[in-house]
Amino acid sequence: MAFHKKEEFSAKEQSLAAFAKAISHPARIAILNVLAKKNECICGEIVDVLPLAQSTVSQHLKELKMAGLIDGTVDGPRSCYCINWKAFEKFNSDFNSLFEKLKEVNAKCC
Amino acid sequence: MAFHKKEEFSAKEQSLAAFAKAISHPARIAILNVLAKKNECICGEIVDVLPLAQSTVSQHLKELKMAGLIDGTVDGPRSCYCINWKAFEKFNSDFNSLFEKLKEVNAKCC
DNA sequence: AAGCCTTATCGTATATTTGCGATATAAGAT
DNA sequence: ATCTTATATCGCAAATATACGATAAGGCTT
Repeated sequence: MAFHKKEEFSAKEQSLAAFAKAISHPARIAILNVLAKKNECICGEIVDVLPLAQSTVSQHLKELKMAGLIDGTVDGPRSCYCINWKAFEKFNSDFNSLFEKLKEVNAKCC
Repeated sequence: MAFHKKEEFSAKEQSLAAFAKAISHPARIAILNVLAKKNECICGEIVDVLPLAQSTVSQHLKELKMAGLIDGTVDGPRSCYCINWKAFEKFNSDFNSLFEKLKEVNAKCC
């Protein structure tokens, strides 16, 4: 009894879904937003602006990093994170190629 | 002990996260893709193109509908679904307003 | 009315996610 | 060498998500 059949879908579908899963939590959106707004690496400060424990934030950062949405380097006693814009471009491009093109020819019929 | 602190984030963050969660499974991406490609309501046929049981597909459809990504109407013995393009536009707009604008001024530094 | 077809819902098992505190790690400061 | 500070990881508990088969519900067809 297979309980996860994600493998049975196309690579593009899986990759889109994986990106979406990475941003499917408000905390991770908030983290990305902080990184985007600062326009540079953030070393620390992230925990302070979130209503979550340090360990929880660290876990979210790990997930974002593993999903490839952010890059991180260890810098002495701190860690520095910044957004991987290429991943965002890929998501946008994949997302649009699946849905965006049909928007104008599609009429609501339900 | 609150185990979900999603309420503590902004409405925009929550709404973006909710949309992302809805498309965070390959099966739901595949469903949306079928609906987008057909350019009309789909009554049936969806179960046939997915490697999942009928009940599972029905559940995914329910989730997509509850998240507002698709509209559905009961048409006699069948159900008809089509994409709610407005929801997609809102997602794109929210997504871009959070991340897209900073892309060009951002330099990779990690 | 009885049977059929399509879709939704229920019940249930398993897997994953979310969150926290406690602890480990690693570098700089004293 | 020890202490402090910042971050990561571990271990656990609770909540959600995923999937399926079984069953219900709602209209056609005969």
